[in-house]
Amino acid sequence: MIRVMVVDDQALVRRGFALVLDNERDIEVVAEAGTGVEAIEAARAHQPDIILMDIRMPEMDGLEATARILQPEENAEADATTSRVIILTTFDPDEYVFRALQAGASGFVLKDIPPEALVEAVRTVADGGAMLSPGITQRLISQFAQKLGTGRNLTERLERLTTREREVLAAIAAGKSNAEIADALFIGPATVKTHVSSVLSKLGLRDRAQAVVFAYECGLATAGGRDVGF
Amino acid sequence: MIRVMVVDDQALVRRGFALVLDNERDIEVVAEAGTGVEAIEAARAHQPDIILMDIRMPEMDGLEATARILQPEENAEADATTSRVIILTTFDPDEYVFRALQAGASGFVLKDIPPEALVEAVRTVADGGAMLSPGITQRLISQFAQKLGTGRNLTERLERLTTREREVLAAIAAGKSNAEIADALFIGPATVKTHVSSVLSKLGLRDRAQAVVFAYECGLATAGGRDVGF
DNA sequence: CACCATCTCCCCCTTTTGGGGGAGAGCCGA
DNA sequence: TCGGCTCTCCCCCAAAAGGGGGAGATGGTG
Repeated sequence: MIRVMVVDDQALVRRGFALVLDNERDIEVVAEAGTGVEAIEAARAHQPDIILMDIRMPEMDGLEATARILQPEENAEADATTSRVIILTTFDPDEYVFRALQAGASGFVLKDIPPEALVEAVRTVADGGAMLSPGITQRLISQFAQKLGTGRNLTERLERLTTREREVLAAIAAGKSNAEIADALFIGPATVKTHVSSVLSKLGLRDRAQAVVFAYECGLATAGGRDVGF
Repeated sequence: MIRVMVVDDQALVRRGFALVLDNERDIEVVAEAGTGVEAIEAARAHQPDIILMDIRMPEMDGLEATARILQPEENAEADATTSRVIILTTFDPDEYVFRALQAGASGFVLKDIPPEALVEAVRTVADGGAMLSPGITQRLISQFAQKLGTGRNLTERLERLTTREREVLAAIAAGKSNAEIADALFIGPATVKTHVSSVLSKLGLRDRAQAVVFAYECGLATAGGRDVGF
């Protein structure tokens, strides 16, 4: 049995969704909430499997509430939530979508979907998957492809480097100085300088800062993978 | 009427998909292909709305074929394809998914989905949307959230900078030298040095290369946005 | 074998960078 | 009005980086 909570400030809408879902044999609506604050409390109390969350709500919006429910940051005690959140809203500006995904939502569907699709989304997410409205999936893919995409022509340039030179470039992109690279690769500083020079020359770059940019742009280095503790 | 082409090296599988789709009132299978090379020719000849593409195929795999069909790069004349590609495969390693999205695919579904879901996917994509298997959507979201997410704690450090310093940091992250930054911001080189120094000092960085890394990690600079022509 | 690419290291040299001060002008809030 | 912040610029200096060349040691290939 999938235990669901419905969060929406409009009681009528809330009841509507709840009825649709409760009508399914494998789904049970165990709680409802009308504000973000209520949602947080109710989620703590009922520990639902799935939370259907509206965005626009008084007191605290659904995105903020989602973040707080899924990331018990503050008082990090005991509160390992297992709930998964599906954002269910009328609007879909990119900003909302990104914030929702950042907050940890497993779905983002628009309220204009047919009831069966909503039920299907609940089952999919309960099953460990994720569900986005087609148009949103589309935009997410575009964004993603864009971030990966530029790599194309740049990768060709990358291939002109020798293995060692790519290692050196990776080290540069990690923020290492020549001396540190020398230590890391067990070679002398002079050798590092040689490699750095040929990397810059082969790639048509001027200095190591540009090399870092190049590494990120072509995907040799990627944001999110590094501790910027230096 | 949605005009579909099915590409798979196994004739039996191909016919199976074709029959399922042809059975629908609004879908018509107009072509089939058994290799990547055939797929490219057939796509050119029949201009289908949707192409269902397997990955593992002799001669040329489905990802390469997808890229070539969607990006007429070489002879960039006249060949504005309007087809949209759904990758339909048994395997789903991340590598395939990313390459598929990079190649421009609008969907990535596994062959174990129920027939109705396949039909639904075709309609969704024909309608301008995109469709991914739930598990893949899940992973795509994770990847995406990760890239957006790290910015959190780093953004705090960013906020310690003054406006001007952030401008200078952005310029550094664009691969500019101090002299170029001076020109770009209409200030003297000495001033740039001052700003650079305080940026490094405030962020606890050692040199401009680390500053570039920081900018990418915290989202001030993002991959995909820049021409690495320098 | 000779050739070429790669990796390793050395020299000398110029430019850039980064750190350490100092200082004047403007702006804003106490 | 005064102190603090920011932006602007200056000085000197040491360290790092980058360019140019050379050179020995591999290893593979024609």
